[in-house]
Amino acid sequence: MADRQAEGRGEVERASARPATILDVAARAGVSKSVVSRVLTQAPGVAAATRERVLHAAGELGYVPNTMAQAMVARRTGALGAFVRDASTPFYGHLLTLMQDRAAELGYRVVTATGSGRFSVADERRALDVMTGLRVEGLVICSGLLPERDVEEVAAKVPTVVAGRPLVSDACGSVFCDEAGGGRGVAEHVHALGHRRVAVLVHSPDLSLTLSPRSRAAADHLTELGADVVRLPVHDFWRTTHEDVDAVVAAALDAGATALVLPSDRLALRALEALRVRGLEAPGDLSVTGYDGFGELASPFLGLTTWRQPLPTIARMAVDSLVGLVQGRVDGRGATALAGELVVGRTASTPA
Amino acid sequence: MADRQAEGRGEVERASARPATILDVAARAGVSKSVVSRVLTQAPGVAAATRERVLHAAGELGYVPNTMAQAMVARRTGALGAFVRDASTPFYGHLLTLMQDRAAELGYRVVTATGSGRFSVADERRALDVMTGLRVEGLVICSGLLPERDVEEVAAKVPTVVAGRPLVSDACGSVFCDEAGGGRGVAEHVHALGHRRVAVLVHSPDLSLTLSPRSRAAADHLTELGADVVRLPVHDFWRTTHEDVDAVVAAALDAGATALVLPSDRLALRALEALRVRGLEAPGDLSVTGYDGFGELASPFLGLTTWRQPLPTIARMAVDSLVGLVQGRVDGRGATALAGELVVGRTASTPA
DNA sequence: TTGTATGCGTTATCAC
DNA sequence: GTGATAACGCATACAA
Repeated sequence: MADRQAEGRGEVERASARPATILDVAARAGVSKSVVSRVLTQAPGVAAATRERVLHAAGELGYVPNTMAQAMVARRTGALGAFVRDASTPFYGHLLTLMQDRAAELGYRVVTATGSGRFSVADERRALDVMTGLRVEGLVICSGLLPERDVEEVAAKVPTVVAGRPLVSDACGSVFCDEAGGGRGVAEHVHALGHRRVAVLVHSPDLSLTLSPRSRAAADHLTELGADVVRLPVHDFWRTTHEDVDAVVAAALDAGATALVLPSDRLALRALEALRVRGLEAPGDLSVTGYDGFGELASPFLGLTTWRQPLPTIARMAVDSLVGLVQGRVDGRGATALAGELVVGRTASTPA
Repeated sequence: MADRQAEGRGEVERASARPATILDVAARAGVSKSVVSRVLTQAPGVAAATRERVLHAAGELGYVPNTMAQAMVARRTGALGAFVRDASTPFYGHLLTLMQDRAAELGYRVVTATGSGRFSVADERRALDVMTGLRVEGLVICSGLLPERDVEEVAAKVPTVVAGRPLVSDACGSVFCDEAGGGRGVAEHVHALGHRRVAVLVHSPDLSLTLSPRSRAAADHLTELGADVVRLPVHDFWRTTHEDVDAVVAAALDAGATALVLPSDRLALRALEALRVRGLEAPGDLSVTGYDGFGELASPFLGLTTWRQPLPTIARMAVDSLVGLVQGRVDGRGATALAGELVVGRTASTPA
């Protein structure tokens, strides 16, 4: 039904009709394409009457310039690339939105790519090729998985800033949180509350470049402060299940810990759930701390004691320093470590 | 510092160096650009030895084809556009990721645009122009704000599917949840629990095309079932603050309601918080229900009684029917209403 | 098997 | 003021 018979002017045309080009507009306005181009680029030297005709014709045709053709001749795309590991992860989702806003303020579009949610490094490399194929002028990489070697390789091709992951390299800039500082901050708070036997969920470095240092720092600092530390390892970061967390909680309780330190709010929420299922609660039976401090889990209803990462600042600094790099105004390839802040909630208190 | 003096082969070259073109590869391999093109497009008719040389040269130069140039000659971009109102909203964030995955499976890239987080319809129109300028082959619109007129206008230019918002038009396809059905489902559950005096937060239609019908349906159906319904209006959807929700909770309690029905999990969480601040709790003092049922707020720890939207199905169907439209295989312009399901949690129970 | 020529839609540099 | 014309980087029909 609805065959291609709509050629009338006023009707709704088929979406399949090829988009109007500058030539169509020119023909309709009875001028050459040069004039159309001048009108649309606000260039001077066009008679007012002609301009009106061109504008009118463009409007009627619903003409929108082909961005790619523009980019080809302009030799610039006005686009920044954002490569995020998984946009559905709240951390990356928020980061993405914030970066997009800032980039728009600076006159850049943002095109994003993801490793398609899978775990393969090869996938991530291909995603990077997509970005360079699009000729983005700069690239923000938000992935804790991609090997440093690959980052430097792509950084050789296009100005690159790594966000949310500790990386010190003179090939690119980086903006990230002081993970060790955050871990110590949490440790200090827990110790100050009076806990002397503390369980800490510790990630191994090969699982996560962020969770690992923060959890290690927390454990180390608690030890320095003189507390007994029970280090609970985790096997697979991306698939840490409720059962895994449940086992961690059980281990913490078995070990007689009065507090459990977790490297993310998401894990903390699961720990709270595990406690609840056991008929226990935080902080009465076990003090619980998280890490992140943004989004839904930062709700005062949950009252999670956590460490807040300065997400807006990360996003802004990443984009700003990338744009600086792109425009060659600044060297912008240093590493910037940002401090977070303690959020005192109700899930951690003095030990019973 | 670090002036442009790095011309050495093995060194890390300046990122500012212009990306290699097919001509560079051709020159380095000692062939014409046609041969390079054939090798890279897997076209037959190239001597094995030549192919090797070309591949080697391309590898050395780190050559990545310019996607835009390819698109220009191919007259297709292989890209779908996703226009989302606010990617930091969990609903849209999840939707985006799911759509991206499905599109990748079907061989399409997804380029996203947002209304820059602001409220202006003009901004949204400009964002749509960005998409059409990029010559996306199809467009998924996820915005409850954009007027139907604008949707149909863009749908005349490019195949369009509206996702997550009720819209019946023969200009485009649409996939959305049966909002009224969901509202009735919640109402039925609350009534079945025994509540006979229920407060319902009701949005006016001009604030949200989704929250409004679901909240109205809930209120209407409760009335039909014979319950006393206290309709609490809300003034500004996007800025509904904790204070607003607090006032709603207060009003519900004042009116002697035993249950409070809210049109989103986010609002429900705020209601729970408002209760907690008052030293009250759900469901003891007031039963509370939400709506959405995905992401962090679906955690069993919160135990929210809610209505789950089939987000993955929405995403999949939206992309599938859009691709069908793009490829002209199906008409794909019908409206598809998806059913959700009740999630029985612990925040709603029989009245005290 | 390989090289040459043309065109995709646009901007910019020329002449007129 | 306006109109040809040359790029931009690539794929492809066609000639060698």
